[in-house]
Amino acid sequence: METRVDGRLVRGDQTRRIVLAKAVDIASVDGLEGLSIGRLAKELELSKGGVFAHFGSKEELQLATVRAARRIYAEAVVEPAFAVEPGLGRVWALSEAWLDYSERRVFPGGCFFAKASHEYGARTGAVHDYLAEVNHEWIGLVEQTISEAIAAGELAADPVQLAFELNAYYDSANLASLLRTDDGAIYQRARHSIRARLESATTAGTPLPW
Amino acid sequence: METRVDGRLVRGDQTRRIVLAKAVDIASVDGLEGLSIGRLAKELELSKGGVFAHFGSKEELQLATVRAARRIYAEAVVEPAFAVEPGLGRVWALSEAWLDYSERRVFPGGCFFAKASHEYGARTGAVHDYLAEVNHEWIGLVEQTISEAIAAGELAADPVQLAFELNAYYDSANLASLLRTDDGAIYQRARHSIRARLESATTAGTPLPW
DNA sequence: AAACTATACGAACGGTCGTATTATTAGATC
DNA sequence: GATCTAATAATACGACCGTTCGTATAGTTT
Repeated sequence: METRVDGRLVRGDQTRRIVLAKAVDIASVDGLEGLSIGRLAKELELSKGGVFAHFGSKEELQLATVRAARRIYAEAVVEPAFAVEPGLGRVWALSEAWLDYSERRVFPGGCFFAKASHEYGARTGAVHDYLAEVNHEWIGLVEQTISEAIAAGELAADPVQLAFELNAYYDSANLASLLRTDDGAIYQRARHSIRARLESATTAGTPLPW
Repeated sequence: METRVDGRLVRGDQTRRIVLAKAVDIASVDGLEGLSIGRLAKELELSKGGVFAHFGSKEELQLATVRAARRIYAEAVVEPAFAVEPGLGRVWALSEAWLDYSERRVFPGGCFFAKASHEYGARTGAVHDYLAEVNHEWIGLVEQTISEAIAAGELAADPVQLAFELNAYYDSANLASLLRTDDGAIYQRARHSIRARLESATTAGTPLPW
């Protein structure tokens, strides 16, 4: 069964990808509000109308940008962790993947979602709601990863509580790396806190993954 | 010795205060970029030119707004904690004051500095630099408060590490309260994490302040 | 009372914003 | 090759942006 491809649609899809790739980078530095259609068009040497036509509204562009960022995030953070077997090792891998994702600037402005969530945290509307949903999804994933380690008998902790704490370390290291550019040790400090917290919850005899 | 007061300057100062009081509220919700001179003028029923004249530029308005927010922060968070004697009690009071400051929405958009720091974290310029400075000042204050408790023999910990962790809990609770409005227990969860972390570092025999 | 100063107003400037409409181009279908 | 369709370009619109400027008002100084 051969799927017919329409060259026009292919071209449109490619343009859309190029636009969104630039959009997530811009938004990670200047925010989803600082992301403007005219600026996108200029930097990509496209017409304003052409860019606009892909989304139909500013809000839809913003939502598409967040969805694109979510895909990149999933690839950079979630996938590497899920390549590791469930248990304490995966909890640690998730933490390492997250810090690495922030430190190597997968998005030039640091964590896209830390930025966007703060930008839209106190507002109402579809962008806020979607960001809240993604956040909920993420926290749930961290909790689940911790629960797996508990089920494996490697960890003894309240998954909700521990997920809150690990996530707090992630975000705090990310922000500090943006604000205190002189402090090159900030990610090491975060790693240290994560390790210490996990060790304090590790059951006796569990081999440590670090 | 009687200080002469110029009624014109007094009036100007009052206007400036009114403008900045509104500015911090707007910025805590819509950001320092979403803060516009025209919007300020409209909401306060002043003229655009009049508002502008107080600051001379958008950037100077933003800097003045951050300075105003810093004063409010100092009053809401730092002062209540410093009313308590140095030691573990003050560390706990600082944590309580911070969570209370976030929860009772001293700024309608939650913590002003969490918002503004993320907004300007990846940019360059005077606003970024000043926010970085305020952040440095704040972290130093937390570290110092912890060091006092160590000096009092109530705590055994690395002040830099512990300050990083406590601050992470603060910011994470603040963001979660904005994003997960259904989760009414988020501040309780943060309190729990803070207590547990402090307890794990408390020297034997120290009375717990909670 | 006259001269001076500080604050605030109101209109205007050039520029960018999001959006809508109309044209043009490139590919698909017959 | 003509017809249809989808992607892109070009242009225009009203709203708002930060900023400038001339003017009016209110308070101080002499």
